[in-house]
Amino acid sequence: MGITIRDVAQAAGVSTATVSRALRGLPNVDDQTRSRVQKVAAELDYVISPSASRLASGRTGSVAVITPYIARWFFSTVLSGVESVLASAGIDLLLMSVSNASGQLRLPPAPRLRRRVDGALVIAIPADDPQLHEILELGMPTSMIGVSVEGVPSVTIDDIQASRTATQHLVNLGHRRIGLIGGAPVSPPFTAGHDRRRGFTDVLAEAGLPLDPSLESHGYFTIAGGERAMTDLLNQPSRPTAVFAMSDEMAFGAMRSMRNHGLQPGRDISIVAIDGHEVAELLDLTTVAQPVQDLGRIAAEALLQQLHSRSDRSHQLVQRLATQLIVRGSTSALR
Amino acid sequence: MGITIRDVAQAAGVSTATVSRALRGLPNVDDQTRSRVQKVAAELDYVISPSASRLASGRTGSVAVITPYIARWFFSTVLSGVESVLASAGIDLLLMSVSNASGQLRLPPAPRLRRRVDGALVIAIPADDPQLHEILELGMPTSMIGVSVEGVPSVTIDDIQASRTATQHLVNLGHRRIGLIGGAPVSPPFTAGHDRRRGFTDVLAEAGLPLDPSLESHGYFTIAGGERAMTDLLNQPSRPTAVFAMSDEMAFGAMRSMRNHGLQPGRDISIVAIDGHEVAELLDLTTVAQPVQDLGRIAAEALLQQLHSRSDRSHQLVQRLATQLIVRGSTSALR
DNA sequence: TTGTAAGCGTTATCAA
DNA sequence: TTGATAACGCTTACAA
Repeated sequence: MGITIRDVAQAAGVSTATVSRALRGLPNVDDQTRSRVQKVAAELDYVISPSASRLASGRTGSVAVITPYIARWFFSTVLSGVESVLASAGIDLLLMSVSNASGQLRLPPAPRLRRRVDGALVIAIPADDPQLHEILELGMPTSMIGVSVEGVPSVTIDDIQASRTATQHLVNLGHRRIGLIGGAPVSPPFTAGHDRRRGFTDVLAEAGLPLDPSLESHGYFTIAGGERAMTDLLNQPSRPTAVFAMSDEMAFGAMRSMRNHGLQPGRDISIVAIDGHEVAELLDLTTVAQPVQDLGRIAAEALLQQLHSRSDRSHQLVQRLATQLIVRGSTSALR
Repeated sequence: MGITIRDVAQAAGVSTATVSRALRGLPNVDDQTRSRVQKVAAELDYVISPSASRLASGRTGSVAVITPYIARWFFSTVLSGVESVLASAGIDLLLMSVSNASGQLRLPPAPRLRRRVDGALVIAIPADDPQLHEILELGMPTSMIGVSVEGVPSVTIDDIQASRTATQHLVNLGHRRIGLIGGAPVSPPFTAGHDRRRGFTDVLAEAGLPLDPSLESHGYFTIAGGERAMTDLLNQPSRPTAVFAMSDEMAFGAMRSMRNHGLQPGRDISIVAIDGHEVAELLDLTTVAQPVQDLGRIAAEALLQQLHSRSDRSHQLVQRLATQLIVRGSTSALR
């Protein structure tokens, strides 16, 4: 039912080997021959069989993108960056999400990668997650986004620095009781949650401010979580005058909590976050913007390089992209 | 370097045919034999070669998801629903985005599907888009989300009804000058943009209200576009007292435009939209919520059925999912 | 520059 | 229930 390379070879009066070479643009093919083959292939509406090609060559021409979430802003934005690069390179993108808290149980990703893809692109899986290490142990070309692991190429922002910038902004405005809305109570090293807390505590220490445990709360990087976390902070005997939220989405929730308590963000309580979500502009939220699409694009390019250069991945670097503080109405000087 | 089915067969003392049958759970395999094969395969850490399997069987075990956007809320949310179903079924998900206005040129999706996937899942590509028809002409199992084409299974909401609900809500509140923020100036039939406009004009007609062209504006389903569209409406000599935006994101932009003009949504101008975006709750936006994840899930299930039943897709139906009006502070009775 | 032919690792048919 | 074996459609030495 399908046209095969043999049909093309026959119609063009050459061998299948020549068809293969001609169609793949390999050198050592006569120009005349090549164009004749191309013409015949087009006429017959020939499409190469990827399965056969993969089996024969050992390359799959596809990579897996492994992510904990698909629908969240950061992840879908990274994904769109990744996709644009892979599509231009003609590489198939296999999307796999790893089981998360709310998800049903699901096969771990590593076994699904073997023999199926040429490389993997991992988005923000915590550095101590066993699933991540199963993936890395496969030894295939890999590049990571939003986390770093020794010896594996990755693209991130400088989370400590971003968080320092955000926190310093509040300190500069005169705030001395500054709340923190983080992810989970304990974050593994080299994750955003860990580093952003580090930047926060460092700046506090440098400013001579105490670290008050009652001003630390956890929003699990969701809007609803951010709202609960802010409510916790507002229920403290002594409220903060400013809050640093580790993500815009948590800040959105926090701002709603403020309004529900009759407080106006930026006037009654200042709030700053990290992300640069489009909605942050709508809500007039001060934030440290990160180039999320670029994270995806650059990580994908790093992966393509590994794929082509067949080089050991340890040559590659950790790339850190710049962030930028965008001051809006949600932060103001302490009155 | 890789363990093959032959190694397993040898180690288990059976033929490759038996290994294949045993591992795939086919009937007519002795229980003892099957478990011995499974044990040996596990010990050898055997992983089947998908390429070989595909070549021999003719099935790829993967489907393509084709979408115009990845990072936008509706699309990423649909995608997450699709992914959850496909992953549970053990089907590989190939993500392809089609070139859009802003994107660079890119191969049309149809040629990339042939021989590569068993089916396609198309998200909200306009019914008159030639790329869509190239895909459909492939004749492979296909299911669509957010658009309908005669004879192709699809999952949508009733866009006319959703839009009627939204518009009627404004009419019921006493509004008589109602603005419309739509997508593009002209939308193909059977698309959300077309049907939502239809519901809007129908309700206006039923209410005996005139259709004022100066109250119709276009936001192209983006936040920024919605802002511009609202600004256009506000620059009209006679402003609307209420606005229906075809998507939450356009409404977000519209609300910002209102604020920039010193107007408060829900007090000075009412606004209602369609979607049920999480941020709509934050912004207190009245909206007709649609079950976006379910759209993806159900469409994926419909595709799986076609895949398994090898049935001609024309048996399948158009499935319409229910929507729900969620009244919030952005709409109020005309004073 | 081109052709020959041996794989690549499964599946599926047919016999046994 | 199991085994032999011929596909499946391409790639890639190796020869010519």
